[in-house]
Amino acid sequence: MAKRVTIHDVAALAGVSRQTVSRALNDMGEISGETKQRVLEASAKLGYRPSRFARNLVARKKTRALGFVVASFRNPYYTEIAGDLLECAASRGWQVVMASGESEGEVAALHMLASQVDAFVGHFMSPEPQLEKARGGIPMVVLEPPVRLRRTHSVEVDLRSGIEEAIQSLRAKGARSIGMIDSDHSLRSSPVYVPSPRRRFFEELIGPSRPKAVVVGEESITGGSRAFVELLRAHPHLDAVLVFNDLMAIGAVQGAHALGVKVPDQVRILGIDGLGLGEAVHPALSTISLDRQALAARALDVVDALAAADFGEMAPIRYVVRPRLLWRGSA
Amino acid sequence: MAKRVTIHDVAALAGVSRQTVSRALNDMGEISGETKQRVLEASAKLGYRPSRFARNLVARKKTRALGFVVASFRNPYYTEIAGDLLECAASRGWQVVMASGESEGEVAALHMLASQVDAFVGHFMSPEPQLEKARGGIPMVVLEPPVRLRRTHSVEVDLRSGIEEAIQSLRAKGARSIGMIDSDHSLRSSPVYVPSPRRRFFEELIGPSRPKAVVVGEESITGGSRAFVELLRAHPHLDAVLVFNDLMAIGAVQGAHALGVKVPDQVRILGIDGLGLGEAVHPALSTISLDRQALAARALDVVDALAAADFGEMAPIRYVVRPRLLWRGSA
DNA sequence: CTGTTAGCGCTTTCAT
DNA sequence: ATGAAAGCGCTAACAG
Repeated sequence: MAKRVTIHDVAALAGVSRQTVSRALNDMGEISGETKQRVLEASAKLGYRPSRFARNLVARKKTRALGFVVASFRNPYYTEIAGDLLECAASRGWQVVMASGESEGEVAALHMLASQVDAFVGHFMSPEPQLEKARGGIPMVVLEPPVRLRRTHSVEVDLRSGIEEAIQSLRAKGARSIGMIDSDHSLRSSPVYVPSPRRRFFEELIGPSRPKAVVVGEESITGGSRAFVELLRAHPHLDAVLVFNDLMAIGAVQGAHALGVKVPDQVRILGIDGLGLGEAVHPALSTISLDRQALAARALDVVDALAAADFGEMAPIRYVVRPRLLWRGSA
Repeated sequence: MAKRVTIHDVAALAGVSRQTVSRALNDMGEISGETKQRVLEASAKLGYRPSRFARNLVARKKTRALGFVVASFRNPYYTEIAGDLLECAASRGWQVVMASGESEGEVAALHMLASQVDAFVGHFMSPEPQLEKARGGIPMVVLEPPVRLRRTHSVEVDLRSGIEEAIQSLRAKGARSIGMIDSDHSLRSSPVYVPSPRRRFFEELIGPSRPKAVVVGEESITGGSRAFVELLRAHPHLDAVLVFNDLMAIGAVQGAHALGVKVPDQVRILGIDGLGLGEAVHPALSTISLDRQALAARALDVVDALAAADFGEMAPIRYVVRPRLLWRGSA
């Protein structure tokens, strides 16, 4: 590996001082056109590229970077949120370093980014002690599930009230028997299925006396489709189904097609997330929409506050974003 | 804004020298447990966090970062590729800093990342002089359209042969009259529509004598749906349609539903991209699949080569990835 | 217009 | 086990 070309080498070749090289390369004026030309040539000849670390080290206004750990790039919910965060971050002058927790796990992702960013943002599901260790003391903004750690802030979604409102509205629309499809997500990290918070809210809010028609499926379109078929087989009387997320709900709509069940006439299907993708099915998916733009904006409010305090210790900030019912066609 | 807490401050508070602090914080041994403890406490008390720039500046093995400029996070093609690239990059020890060209434009995105990354990867459509200026001398790997610039390498997709094979196969399946839906993408940057390369290949390969049934639509699901309806209205005899990309093709399948046209019996619909999303419609979308994993892997081959040459000048590398026909249900 | 000096904040020698 | 000195590569502030 050839030794790195530094500003010094360029200066030597051009026969000037390092400072002059710096002037030429940064369009700083106070330099004669001729010298500038010579420097630029020398620089090009050597293939010189300034060290970003040195440059940032000396810069007054440090560039700030946030690490965004995405659970999966296969699920459009995360990519849509990534897009919103990227946009919001750019407008506020933040760089975004992304990592997917999918292949190596989020702990590895955190570890890898720990020396490169000023703050973390993401959905984290690993056990807290592991997170605590991997983060390397860097402040974190947790996106959905509340995590109770030092230097950890959160932007939560009040899903409970969203689900409450959804159940009320479905009933107002005439639904008499509402079932649910839950994600088997917990199985990825633990050997035994644990009901998701969404399911817990659902069961709590549907009322104690009612029978609970819930089926668990894989978190994908086909998983949703299969789960829907299974659910309707077991509970033919259902006239509404709340689905863990839009991806699975899209599958559920397809499952209904396959069964010859009319949506929403025979069964209303309601997703959670509010993906743009929900427009892709017929009928378009009704959903409990999580406002991702607001989520991203709040997350950036937090990191901006952190930056203002120079990333020092701070009392945890906690924002709550309320979901909004989006009635398209399927419910 | 409080002055930054440096290693010096920690050293002062703990009553030791800076290197001792460094030792304590980096688990370097050669330090008494007691001192270490004291340093750690001081560090925690002050909320000290090492400067990532200083740390990297002095590090022997520099962390390498690549900037990935995504045209849009709304189009799953890009997010899927982003996911593959992220995964591939992580496994090879690269950080990925992402930026979307959507809001501020890709030139702005390049400019913003120029001082933070060692190489760029992305789909770039801006005029070359602008790219050249915005990149700040940083080597680039262009993903699809060939760009001819210094320090610019490319991973191309041989779409021409993919389209050729597609047309042959469609004909072998009995298609007699093949139309196409093109993207209006060029309208975003220029006031006048310019046929996409995909369309040019199509028209060239469909044969000179045949009438060309092509319609232009917006690059989205609904855009594809509308374009399909328009296309079939104008050319009712069509029995196969090649669509600019899968997103629009999904819309086309829906448009067919709306028109009561049977897919693939009456009209075969073939997309381009190979999105996993193509499974979400009925019938599942047949498509000219671009192998995104391979694309990502080749891109990383290039940047690895660049890194091996310490990002010095290099002869342009050019990889070509061949697409593969993926027959699902719609064609 | 150009060069010299002095750091940015950290880690690595090398002493002690 | 700890400290002093040197320097990573760059730019800001001053000279001239």
